[in-house]
Amino acid sequence: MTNSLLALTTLADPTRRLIFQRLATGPQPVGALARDLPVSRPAVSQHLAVLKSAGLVTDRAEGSRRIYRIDPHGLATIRIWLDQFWSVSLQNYADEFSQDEEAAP
Amino acid sequence: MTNSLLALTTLADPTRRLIFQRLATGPQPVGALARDLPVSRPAVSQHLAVLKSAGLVTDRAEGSRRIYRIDPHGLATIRIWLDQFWSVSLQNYADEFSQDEEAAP
DNA sequence: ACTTACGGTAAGTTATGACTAACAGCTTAC
DNA sequence: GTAAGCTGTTAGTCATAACTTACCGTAAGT
Repeated sequence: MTNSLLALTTLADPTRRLIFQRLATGPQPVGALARDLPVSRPAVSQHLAVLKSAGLVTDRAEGSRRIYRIDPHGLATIRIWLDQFWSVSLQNYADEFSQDEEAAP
Repeated sequence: MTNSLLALTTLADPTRRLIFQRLATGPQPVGALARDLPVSRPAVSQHLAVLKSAGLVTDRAEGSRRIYRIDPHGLATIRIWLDQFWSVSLQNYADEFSQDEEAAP
């Protein structure tokens, strides 16, 4: 049900995280991204395609350039999935400490 | 520099997500986890070691068994990293609908 | 028209890691 | 004591995907 989680697996790659963080400073074309990254331009293009299919970025043609920007949808799916464990994990964490103090509330 | 993000890359593996989700129902020993998973017990043990090093689970010896439970620390690091983009992404999303407005001064 | 800049696609190589099988250590039961 | 159960570790295999080089199409400039 919750599986695949394309957005999460997509951001697992360090290069894609670099691209994503770079886009957080504002929408940019592919070439500008590739210039400041340690990989070739085709690599960036491939990563952007993956990010797009995961709902993490959107693209828009502007003349001969293609502008990419962050899409909140992908981030939302990750957040929702994480929140599923948040309350449970905090409860388990509380239980771990209350073991010594069961008798004295 | 938030890079590496062990917790995020760790949860990118579908088998590890299965183990993690299983632990969300409560602390369990390794054997119980392996019984309901499509992989061997050593595989589960290896995955648990990775989850532990990422701060996503903690373990505690109980007789001859080892009980694993969810650790909120790993989840927290992911949440903090995501929040870094949350406001930015929503802003970009809003800009996409307000369309133009690059007004000349 | 040609030329240059920008970007996506194909093919091929390589490295990472997920998995199984076999072994070793430790704990409880007999 | 020995045996049986539970777990971690090692060695080795195999599949996935990240990357580069080369190529092709398109848009703007000369």
